[in-house]
Amino acid sequence: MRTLGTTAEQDERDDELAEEEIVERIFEAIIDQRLPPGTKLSEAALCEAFGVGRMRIRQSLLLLASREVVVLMPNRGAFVASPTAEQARDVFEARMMIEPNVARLAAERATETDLATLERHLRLEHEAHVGNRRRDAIRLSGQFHVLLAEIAYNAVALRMVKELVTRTSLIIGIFGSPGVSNCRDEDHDEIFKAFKDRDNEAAARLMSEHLRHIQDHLELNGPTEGTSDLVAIFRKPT
Amino acid sequence: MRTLGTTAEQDERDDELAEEEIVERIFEAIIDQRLPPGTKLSEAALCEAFGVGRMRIRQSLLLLASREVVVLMPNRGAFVASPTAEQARDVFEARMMIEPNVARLAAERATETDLATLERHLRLEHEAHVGNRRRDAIRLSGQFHVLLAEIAYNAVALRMVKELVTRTSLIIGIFGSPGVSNCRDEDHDEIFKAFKDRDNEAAARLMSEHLRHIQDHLELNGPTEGTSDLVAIFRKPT
DNA sequence: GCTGACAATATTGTCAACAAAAATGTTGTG
DNA sequence: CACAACATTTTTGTTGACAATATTGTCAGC
Repeated sequence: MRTLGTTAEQDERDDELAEEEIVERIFEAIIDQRLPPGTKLSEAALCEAFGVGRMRIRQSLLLLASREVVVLMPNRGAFVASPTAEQARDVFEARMMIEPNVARLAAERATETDLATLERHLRLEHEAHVGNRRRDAIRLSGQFHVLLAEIAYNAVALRMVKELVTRTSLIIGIFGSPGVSNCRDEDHDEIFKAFKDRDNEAAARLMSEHLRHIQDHLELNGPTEGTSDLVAIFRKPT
Repeated sequence: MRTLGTTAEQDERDDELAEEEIVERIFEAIIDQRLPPGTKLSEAALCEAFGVGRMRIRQSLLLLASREVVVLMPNRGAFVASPTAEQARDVFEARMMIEPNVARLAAERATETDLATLERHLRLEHEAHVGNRRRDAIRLSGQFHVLLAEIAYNAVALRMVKELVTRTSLIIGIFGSPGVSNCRDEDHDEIFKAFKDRDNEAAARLMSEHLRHIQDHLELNGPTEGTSDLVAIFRKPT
């Protein structure tokens, strides 16, 4: 993973970054929680960051907004989305619909190469975990789910999972208990075990439980304000 | 439903159409099969059709492309997508993942008002069917699935179903046997019956079977070309 | 000193002109 | 007549300037 600043110059010599790449970068920055919910994404700043024209940025922001990862406020600009509790519920409900099926398919279709990729990924996750590199741990934890969608070899599902994982990162940023790691990697290990055993149903069931675990560690009934919650921050604790 | 030509003038007096509306209109035109796969969507024509500036159209096309309903070819323009057999498979696989769950949720959550809406919709579908209004029948048949997603009260699922239903219309346009109605409305009736009985599992199972029926009426192993298939059209029948 | 109106600044939204590329039409040659 | 090279036209892509709007800063009046 490269940082935002340096990549711009590296890639702009060749050809300018396409919208898709910019979108992907912002997705990853959000997954890493380098871009917390509510962050203003001003066009000028992004132009400089990626070294592209304003139009490119504008289109990228539109794409991000269409995936509800960014909110566009007319004449106000673009902001990283701050999902409400209701949106969080919708996202998890959708994940529970899709991802167990994705896991089942992936278990069915995984090649030996895929299994090796998964094993390598889990090792990385584990290392990040014991090394207390929280940011890496979070990113890898999300990428595991994306990886499964890739192994399911279904482009539609892959796109959906990418979106939902990214939005989940925002949700955890808002409703997650701070400090507590959100995705237990033991769960991932168990799912992988089901893959090795070619136990498709177990993979689906474990994924379902895994998602429930994640959701259970959230506080979706908290007081969090939907607005910029500056009022909430500077409000006396009763 | 209003036609493309007349609506432009009606709405432009007030304020110009937003991108979302344009996208929605094109979605519907595709569901109706008024815009068959491969149709060129030239910017100038759309500008006139909707009475908006080029930028608005450009953004709308980008949004449509991000949903894979439209394909953007650099320096060539935008075309209504012509899904390949593989994409068709992915779409149906995704629908099978999502829509049974949507049906289950909808059956759980449907209010009395929702049930009434559904009943009214099924009546319309039936009328279009016996009246041999094929276009209406197709549109209503797709809208039934969208309606269910609305009744499930999950915004994420709703957006996904809308996209998948639209893409299915393109798929049927390419791989469907011509003349044969694609969506049997008896299936829809049965699903509704499960709703009235509050039998969530039946609703899910029936939806699953319904989707399989639709897929079974397609010829996904046919010779259809991925390109503009002009060669296929003017090729001597062996 | 505080509040509300007004001015200054910055940011976003839109448009029109221009550049680049592709499609089409024409002409000349074998 | 067929084909290839060139010119024309059309369409898309991009840039820059300008208008509209929000935000910030300032100042007069109470």
